[in-house]
Amino acid sequence: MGRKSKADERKSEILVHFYEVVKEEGFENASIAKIAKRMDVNPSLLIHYFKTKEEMVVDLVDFLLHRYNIDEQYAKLSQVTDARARFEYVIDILLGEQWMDMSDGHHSVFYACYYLTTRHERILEHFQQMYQQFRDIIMKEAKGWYEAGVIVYDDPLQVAEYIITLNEGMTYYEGVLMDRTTFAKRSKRLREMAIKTLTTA
Amino acid sequence: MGRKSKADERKSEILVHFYEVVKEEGFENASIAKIAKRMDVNPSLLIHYFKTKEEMVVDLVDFLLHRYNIDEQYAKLSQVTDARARFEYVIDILLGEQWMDMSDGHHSVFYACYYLTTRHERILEHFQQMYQQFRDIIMKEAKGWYEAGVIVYDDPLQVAEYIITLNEGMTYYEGVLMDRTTFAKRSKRLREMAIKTLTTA
Amino acid sequence: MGRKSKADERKSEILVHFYEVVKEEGFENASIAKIAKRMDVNPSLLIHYFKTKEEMVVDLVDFLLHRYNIDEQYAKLSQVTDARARFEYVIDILLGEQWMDMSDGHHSVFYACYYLTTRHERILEHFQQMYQQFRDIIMKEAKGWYEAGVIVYDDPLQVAEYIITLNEGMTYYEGVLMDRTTFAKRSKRLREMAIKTLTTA
Amino acid sequence: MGRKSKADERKSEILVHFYEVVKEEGFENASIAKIAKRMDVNPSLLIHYFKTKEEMVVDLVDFLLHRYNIDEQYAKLSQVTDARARFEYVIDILLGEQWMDMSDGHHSVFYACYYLTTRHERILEHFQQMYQQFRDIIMKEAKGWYEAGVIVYDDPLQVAEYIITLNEGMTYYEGVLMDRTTFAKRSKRLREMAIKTLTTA
DNA sequence: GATGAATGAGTATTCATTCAT
DNA sequence: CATGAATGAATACTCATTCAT
Repeated sequence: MGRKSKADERKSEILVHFYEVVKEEGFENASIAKIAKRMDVNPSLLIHYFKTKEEMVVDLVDFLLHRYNIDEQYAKLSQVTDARARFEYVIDILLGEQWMDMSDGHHSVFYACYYLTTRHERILEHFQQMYQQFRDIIMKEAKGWYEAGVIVYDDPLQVAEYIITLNEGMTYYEGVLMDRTTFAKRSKRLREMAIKTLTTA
Repeated sequence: MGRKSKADERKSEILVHFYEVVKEEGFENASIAKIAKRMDVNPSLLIHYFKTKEEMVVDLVDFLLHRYNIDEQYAKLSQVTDARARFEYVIDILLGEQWMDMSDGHHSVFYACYYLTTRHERILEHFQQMYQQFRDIIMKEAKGWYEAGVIVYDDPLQVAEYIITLNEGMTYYEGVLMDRTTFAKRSKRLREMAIKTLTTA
Repeated sequence: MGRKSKADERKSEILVHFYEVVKEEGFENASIAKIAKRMDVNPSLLIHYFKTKEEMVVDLVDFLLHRYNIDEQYAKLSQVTDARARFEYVIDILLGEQWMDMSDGHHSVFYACYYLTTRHERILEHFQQMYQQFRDIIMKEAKGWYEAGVIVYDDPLQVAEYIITLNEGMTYYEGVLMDRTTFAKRSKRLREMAIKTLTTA
Repeated sequence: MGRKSKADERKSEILVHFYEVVKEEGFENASIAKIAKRMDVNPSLLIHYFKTKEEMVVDLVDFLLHRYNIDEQYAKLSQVTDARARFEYVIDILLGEQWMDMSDGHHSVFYACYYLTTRHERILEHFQQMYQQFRDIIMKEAKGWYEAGVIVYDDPLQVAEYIITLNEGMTYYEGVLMDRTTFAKRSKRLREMAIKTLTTA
């Protein structure tokens, strides 16, 4: 009775290619035809799975935000028991050099999607949910740090938002500077300032 | 300086309308035809002034970045003589509530252009120049603040980059949160933390 | 006559939905996909029963023409014995107010199919057969009317064609006029003129 | 200051080709691409003149209805002074053999447009206006015929509608019959019956 | 009998751009 | 300076249809 559904697989495959086209040619140049060509399938097949391009875009955002694999990083974190060590680990991840590596190619696609939030309610909501998760994780940590006497702020939200702000500001700023030679230095200074701010009264 | 030619006036006029279309319909939907329609002129006229759309886009970025009228704010700053007051004034401008008001509509157009930097060398350079100016102004200030004993960092670059990072991080983060009711509180906390960071040893 | 096979039932079901889509969206907008969607089945299923759309269209015409249930009206007629009464009954049916009610929704679908005859031989033949039946019935009547001295024309064909012409002309003309408020009057006048023409020497 | 506008010429030219494509391939198969190909121009040129296909269709109907050059026939009529002769002339035109010649190719295109009235308000109105003109002309005549004692009906509207009904019924019926060999006979009988109806008490 | 995958041609329309006037 | 004619490539999407399951 009907064919075996390979819809989910195909959809993922399409999104991966969509993602790549956006990365290489920019969001405004990513057309259904181009994605299909890259996949070597007929354009109408993409419409077969996502009825409209709009739906494809929404799913791309979803796909993209889930790629920020916080869970994976979080798994490593759970092996660290000392509060101070956890604190430094989180700062290292979010304000360290490897952050830009991780988000490297991502960067441009991410901003393309971020830009969509200004006109697209559903996409904005996806972003908001993602940041809420992000914030919740840091808040949980911040509570532990405070209780262990590592940081001086008793409001986890304040701490989380400060860290997120620094993280986003850094990501954005490095995006325009594009100077990898001096990035290490800037990154280090930023971490030192963040640690000082959070740990001294 | 000389007089603005008729052509330059027309060009400005076109860019203003381009800007508005981008604001309302998004960068990827801003076509020459739509801009022309809004101006109630023939599309060919836009091509007459900017030979290609690409050139129009580059000029839009220029136009946009100059709109961040730092000079104007800077004029007010020059009337403040006390170093501490100047310090707080700068923090207020860049991390205060009115920043989001000022960049309100701008926000989306700005990110649209920011996104272009990832694939467009000339536009990237424009952004870099603009940030360099921005940085230079703050650095000049930071030098004064340090010499007056207001802040503890002797490296003006470090101070400037910290402030810019916070400013960008805040702008970006508020862009997704979209919660004007609690923004005042967040903004205040951020300024307090910034001041603490820069002024305590 | 035997039993309708399962396939025939399905086919009828499809044609009913086809008919409805044509009625609501017009012939040129009635696609297999839309019909399938309305039936909540897969488009391929329709192709499974009618190998091509062309065949579906031909069968739709068939289906449509059989819906003009002359037989039903004819059954009632057979209960009337008086020639003059039969004559008036036929005139009432074909030139009366209830004709437009009967063909109400039908009207548009009917003309859609009529239009097909200009390019489609098989469909033209279907129409011709249908009119032949129509004509034959009226001719048989006309013979009776003449023999009973009700009408003055001895050529049944002439009478049948006159009545059919009036019927079609009325249907068409009312289709553009679309004025139901004055239709009763027009309809009555037309019947009076028809009766006068056929009965007076 | 700009190019000489040849919009009207071009529009007419496009409509002529549209008309031809509809005639040859049917309304539902008449696409912008096909019309453009036949004209040997780029499809987007048609959009340049008619912003949408819908507008093209509306204008086609206009174009079509104006082609029923009643005025031309009316000019000839004005040279006839005798009321009885005028009466017979009108009957000959509207119910005579040459009517089908005149409307020959037209026939299919006309029904295509007629069918559009069922879903398209503006097109329906065009048809209604056209029939109103048609009716008005016949009514004016009918008044003269009655005053000259040629016909027995004193209501010009009744006369006009009777004639139009016969004319439409004939056109339609001949469209399905498609038998030119016997048409002359049918046509003659119809005219005789019409004359009898209108002239005898 | 029925589904869903896949295709390829076709749809109207928009795009940036060129050129003649 | 400004318009409108004209192009050709591109857009998202719909179409009927085939085929494997």
